[in-house]
Amino acid sequence: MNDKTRQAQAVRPDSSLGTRERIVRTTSRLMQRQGYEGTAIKQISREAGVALSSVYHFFPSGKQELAVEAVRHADQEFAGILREALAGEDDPADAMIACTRILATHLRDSDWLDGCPITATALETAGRVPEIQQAVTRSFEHWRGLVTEHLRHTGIAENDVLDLAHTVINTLEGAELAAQVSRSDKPLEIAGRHLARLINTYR
Amino acid sequence: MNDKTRQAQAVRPDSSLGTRERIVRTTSRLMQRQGYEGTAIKQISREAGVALSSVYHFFPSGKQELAVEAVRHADQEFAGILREALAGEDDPADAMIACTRILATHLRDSDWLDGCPITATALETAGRVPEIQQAVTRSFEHWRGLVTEHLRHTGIAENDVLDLAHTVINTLEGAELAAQVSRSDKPLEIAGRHLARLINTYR
DNA sequence: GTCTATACCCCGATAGAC
DNA sequence: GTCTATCGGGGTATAGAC
Repeated sequence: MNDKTRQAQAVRPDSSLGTRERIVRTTSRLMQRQGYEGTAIKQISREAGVALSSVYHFFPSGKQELAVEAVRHADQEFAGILREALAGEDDPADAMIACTRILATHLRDSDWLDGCPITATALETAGRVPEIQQAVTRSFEHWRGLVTEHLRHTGIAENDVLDLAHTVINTLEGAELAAQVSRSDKPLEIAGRHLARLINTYR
Repeated sequence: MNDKTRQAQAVRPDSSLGTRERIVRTTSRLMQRQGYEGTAIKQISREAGVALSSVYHFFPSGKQELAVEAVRHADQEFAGILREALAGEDDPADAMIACTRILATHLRDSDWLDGCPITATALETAGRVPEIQQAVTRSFEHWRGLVTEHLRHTGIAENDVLDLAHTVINTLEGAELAAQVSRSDKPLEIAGRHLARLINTYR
């Protein structure tokens, strides 16, 4: 009756990495799929292939500290995906389509398991674990900044750019959630078209 | 060091309700704030003011069955909020503003704790607990249907209405998440304006 | 239906040998 | 740094009296 037994897909990262890095990556992936509360340190040590004591060696103050580090890692990972999608398209409307495409691909390739890596953790800890909430807030700001930067060279007024960056990130978040739950890329495909259309009304 | 001790705001529902209803409502509220994994049945019984055995009396097969019922309750609750916001405005663009306003009010009044009641649970259980995932999927479809219905009497083509309903719900989800994490109604305010603008491009 | 008590397990975290 | 072993507590779930 333990839900953990439903865990299907392996998570073990490249064994050539250092121990600390393997722990962080494994934690990040598990929190992406199961959230903060649903991820046990024992499971992390098992899936990372390291001893439990090693986890506490690198993260002496425990789970919370490790979670913050995992969110920071996820921040960089997701930023890389965004940057890649945005860099390939000069036109901002095309860039939106590219973003939703790449997110859909990642989702499908992981059998709809790997959506935004921090959303589950963000919701579980909002208002209850300030250290994690702060790391989450910084990630969202970081990602929004990437979109802002991309929209800035398009002739759109600065105020509109800042507002658009909010809605771009938030709509991507919502559409990815819907795609994950419904196991379909349709929500993302629609979101891409609508974001492109919305941006074009400002040009 | 127990995160549960950070639990600040009380949750206890009206004591005039039947026991079963109190259990479901308490579960729904706790899962909204802490997710599925973060919510213990012992905490539910404590906050609902009922014996642990009563929980198992009404939900003999345990936590999962109770969670499905809680998602169904949250479905109705959130649908009520949406319906209320949509019913007050004939113009669909105005209705978007009304939706984001009412969501922002609920969030602020709960000290930014009560966002979408099922998102955290949805993400934790996606791909791992099919029974819950199915209840979540139905809720999203239900809410999307309410938006579809509202947009249908506006002269917008049926295909566009169906697509718009997706993005309306998904953008509301994403903006509410961002508002909750950043403790600000700004993401929702922006989302309202952008959804109104997007809809107006179809008229 | 609700009470108390408890079985059994996994949780986060720690200790001390090596 | 990693090993094994373990502590105290809380997790889900159950039993049986009332």
